[in-house]
Amino acid sequence: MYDILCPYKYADHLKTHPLETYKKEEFLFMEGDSVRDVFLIANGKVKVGYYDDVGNEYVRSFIGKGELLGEMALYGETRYRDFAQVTQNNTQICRLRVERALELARDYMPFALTLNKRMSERVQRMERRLQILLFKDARQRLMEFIKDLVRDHGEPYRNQGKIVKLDITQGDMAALIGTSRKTISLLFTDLENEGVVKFYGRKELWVPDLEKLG
DNA sequence: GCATTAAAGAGAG
DNA sequence: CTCTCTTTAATGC
Repeated sequence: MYDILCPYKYADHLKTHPLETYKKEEFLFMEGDSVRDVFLIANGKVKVGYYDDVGNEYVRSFIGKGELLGEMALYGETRYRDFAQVTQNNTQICRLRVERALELARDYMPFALTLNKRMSERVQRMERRLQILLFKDARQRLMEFIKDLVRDHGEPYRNQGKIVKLDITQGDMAALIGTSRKTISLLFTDLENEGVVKFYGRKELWVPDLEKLG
């Protein structure tokens, strides 16, 4: 997305609207805010989620470099359904007003095509997730989840598998894959004993052999 | 549900 | 800025 926009219209856009830099914990928008902007993440990471009536937070997903946020706006949504919060310092974001984004989509084909591609990828991901939630047990769901995590955020480590920086808790994971925190905790000790994964503190997860995840 | 431990925050030097 | 003490939050059973 970033690349698509960069060479042409995006360069013009940047002249008048420089990239905004955000600090950790800053909110881009809250649930229920009226929709004005579409966000393009140039760098860093953003957490998307919602709160229940007691105020517990639930993570829906993380959006990273090159990804688009708030694109429902382009399809007529008037209020954000989730909150979006920056989770890394110096996260850089390009903010496009909805009208401007629509203009771009109309006048500049590569942007429109990329939008469509993103949307269809999203549908595919959701179908897959639904499939997993419906037909696999907790252990397999967790393994699938770890696979996704590694694919999206993993970095090579000691020439053996990948390491992932975790910015979610076991409770978050539980909510994402539809199980209890207790089960997640239990499963992780199993997986660790089996040598499938290893924790470094609470923030880093090493997966020495991707094959072991099935 | 509760005890343990890790991470975040506050305060001092 | 960095070290250490205190508080808060996550984990493991």
